[in-house]
Amino acid sequence: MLDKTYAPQAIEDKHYRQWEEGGYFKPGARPDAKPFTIVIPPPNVTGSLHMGHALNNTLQDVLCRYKRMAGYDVLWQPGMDHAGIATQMVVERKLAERGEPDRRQMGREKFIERIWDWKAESGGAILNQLRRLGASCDWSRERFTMDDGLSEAVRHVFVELHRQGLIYKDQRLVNWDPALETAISDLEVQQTEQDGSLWSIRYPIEGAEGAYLTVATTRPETMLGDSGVAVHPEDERHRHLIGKHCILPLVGRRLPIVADEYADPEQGTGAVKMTPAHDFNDFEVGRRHDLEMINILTVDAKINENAPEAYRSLDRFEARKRILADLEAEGLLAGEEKIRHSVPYGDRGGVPIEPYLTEQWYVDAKTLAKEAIASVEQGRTKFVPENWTKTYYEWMYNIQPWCISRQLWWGHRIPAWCGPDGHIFVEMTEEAAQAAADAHYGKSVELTQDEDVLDTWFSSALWPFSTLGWPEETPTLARHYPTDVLVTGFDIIFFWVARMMMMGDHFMKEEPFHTVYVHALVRDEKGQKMSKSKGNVIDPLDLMEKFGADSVRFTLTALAAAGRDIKLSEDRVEGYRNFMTKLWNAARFCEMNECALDPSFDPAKAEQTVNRWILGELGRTRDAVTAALDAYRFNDAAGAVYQFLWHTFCDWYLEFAKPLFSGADEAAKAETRATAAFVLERTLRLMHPVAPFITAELWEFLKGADGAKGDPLILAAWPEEGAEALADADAAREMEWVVRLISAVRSVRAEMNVPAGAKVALAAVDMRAEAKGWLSRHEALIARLARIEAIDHAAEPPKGAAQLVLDEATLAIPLADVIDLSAERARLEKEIAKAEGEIAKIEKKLSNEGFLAKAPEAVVAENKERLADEQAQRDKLARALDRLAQAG
RNA sequence: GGGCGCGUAGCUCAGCGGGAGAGCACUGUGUUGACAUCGCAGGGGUCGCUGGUUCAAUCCCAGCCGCGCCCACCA
Repeated sequence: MLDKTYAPQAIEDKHYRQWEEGGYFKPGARPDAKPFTIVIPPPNVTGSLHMGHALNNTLQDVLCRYKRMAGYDVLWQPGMDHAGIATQMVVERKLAERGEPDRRQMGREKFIERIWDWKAESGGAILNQLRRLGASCDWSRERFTMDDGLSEAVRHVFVELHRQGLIYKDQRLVNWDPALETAISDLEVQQTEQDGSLWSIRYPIEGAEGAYLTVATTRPETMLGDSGVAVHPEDERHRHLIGKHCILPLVGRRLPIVADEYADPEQGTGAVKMTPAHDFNDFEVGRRHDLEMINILTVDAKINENAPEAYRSLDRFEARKRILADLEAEGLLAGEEKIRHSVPYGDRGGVPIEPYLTEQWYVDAKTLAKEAIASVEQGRTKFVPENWTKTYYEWMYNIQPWCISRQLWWGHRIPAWCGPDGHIFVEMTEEAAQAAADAHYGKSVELTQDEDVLDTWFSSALWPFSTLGWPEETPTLARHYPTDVLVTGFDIIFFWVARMMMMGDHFMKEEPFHTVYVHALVRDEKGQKMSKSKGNVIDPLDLMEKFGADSVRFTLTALAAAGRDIKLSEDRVEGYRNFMTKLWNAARFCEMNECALDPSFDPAKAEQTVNRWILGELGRTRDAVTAALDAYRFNDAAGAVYQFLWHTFCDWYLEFAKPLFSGADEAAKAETRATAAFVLERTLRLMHPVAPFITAELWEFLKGADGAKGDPLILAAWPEEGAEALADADAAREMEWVVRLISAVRSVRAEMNVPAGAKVALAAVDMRAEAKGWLSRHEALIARLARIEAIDHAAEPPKGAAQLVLDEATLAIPLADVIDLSAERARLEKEIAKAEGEIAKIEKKLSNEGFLAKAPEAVVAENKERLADEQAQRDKLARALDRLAQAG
């Protein structure tokens, strides 16, 4: 016997263990089946499950479980990302907390060892959290971006791209994080709006006493690195100055005044100070005019020795104050305007980013992007929803060289070695590099390996094939590459998806996946991004604790409408938890009524109208869920099952089944029991991808607790029968009529406020049907309703009974003593007016020749039917009003 | 500045060329055997505004008004 209440905690662990121990998550059981493959977006090794993960992995699991049931050989490849900066920061923080030596004191080797220790101890907690969620990954294949195989893949790719000239070293401006003391890529820079000032500074013109060019800047300290001033070539105000010089205040350097279209005559004075070593635009202008690149900052953003002594070793912001004061003192500060402007920060927070001139490794992304663009243009990879395609193109067309070196310790060390004269050898191993160097120099020399590591995303870019065994030609790689669907959030389309496309195309000659399903962000109930600092984070682990994993999964699936952010609140989850309870109780009800699966049951031969009807509805639902999942319309899939189970199966079918269960017709009873069990069983299958735990539990119960229970639900086949197979048009029509009738009766009774003592319609309709063909005879039903009304009221005979006409039947219901007649009259009048409005609308339509000529026949017929219905409705209401008048 | 998207019931949102929907909230009502984590009934919407296309527009197109996100720029 099922427990009275559904307790998720009691069953979830058990089933997950069974699945994992049963090896059901592993591919290979069906070698002749088509493979279906998803690679997980690898969570950071430092990570803990947040709502984004919960959504992302729920959707992947829904797909995997669905495909598994649909007969595919499914591999969901799991693993984790080493997350360079994030992890290094975590461990550094840990060391600081414990008062241990910091990484510099400790040294590189020791520090990296500590990170590995940390990973072994507390890394990867998120994988167990994914298990808690129900993720059906093949854990035996778990990979880590820094394990041996993947590291080999990384080196391989680096060496290969370097040989092809697609990876190179270059000296140019990078985004420099002065706190972490590393370069970061454009994507890792976040612009943050801040209050600031725009200062105007006078640069004296050489040889023209008292004449100035006024320039403006938000970063006055950069003037120490100025090596020119630009004006627009057409700008009449400054044309005479082109080729002359300014004198840089406080420094005294002569600055050439150059003509460049970059200087916008409309802005400010039209003259722009040029700091080629500390500004991206100035860098370009500087290159064009061969201006000096003067780096004035140290790696931690202090003023260096290229600046006048007075400012050296000052922090950049300290220097700013000093410079402003000095300019003021010299009368060269022309003004200060308070403005709001954006300031670049690293995406890990900290201090403002500084454009900084260094030598770094770059990937020629522009070249690699060509194939990746073609893949999408030619439809070999498509985005769902489609509009992300544009975003992808936008980025790809304007792609910049990808800076891949990082001045960190945690990551893949760059496989490049430097000879004594600076010659660089890029090889898979140190031995190979040594050999190459020896050959190059004709003697054995000492090499030093490049100190830098690679951007974390470099290894992630290889994930779809490196995890499958590449560069080795493993059977798994052959079978599961390309993968099928990538499920991800839009925030990493550039970071990750685009780069996987580039690497996949380049190294595998085939796109890594045919579909990219892009889901939205999970926000809090007010639509705010969840963040720790705002304190609005909803923890999926808490939710699962409280409501069960299935409820959380169902909620996320039901809310995952394509393209729109999900606003999550606990109420939502609670609502879907109630749905789980509903399912549980439906199963209990079936159990109590001895509904068991009957192997000989043939749905096509069902005779009872209700049974034929529910089987048709089941088929429709099956088709709807299937179509929705195939189209990645997760919310529709969840919605279809929800609607069917709750509002069709429970609210209507089981109510109709009650009289049959308690009736005397044994054949009907047996058929109904078998039907109920059959429908429940199929519903469990349809729901399993979204709510695997509760369905697995009920499945076991339905199949018989012990012994011959057969395959677990996870291996069950996706229901094949569609609407055509089970649909029964007659049954559907009859049921529709009955449902409407009953609703109408209920409505009338509610409106009339019939007192509790008069127990009537619904129970009567539900319970006391004749065994056979009862629903097909509306007339009989109505008559019976009327009779029952009479009987029920007989205990307390109606006084001054008025009659309300319902359809063609007459129900004897006492009115005057139980309702407010004028209110009832008003209601009826309102309804009549509404009906007449509808009638007028439809009549107008039907008298429109264009409509009759051009609208599809079915639409015309439908409208005629509706017209008749509305007219009948109006007449009925009118008669009711009439009777009411008599009663009054 | 470029791109994407959103304005539908009190709230959160589905739907998207031919009868305005769901959940929650609200009102009324109902528990002696599936379920109060529930049932039944009900109120509530000129589907942002203005034009256009169409026999027909919440849905397609254009413009406008609000709002959001991404990218770029910001001397």
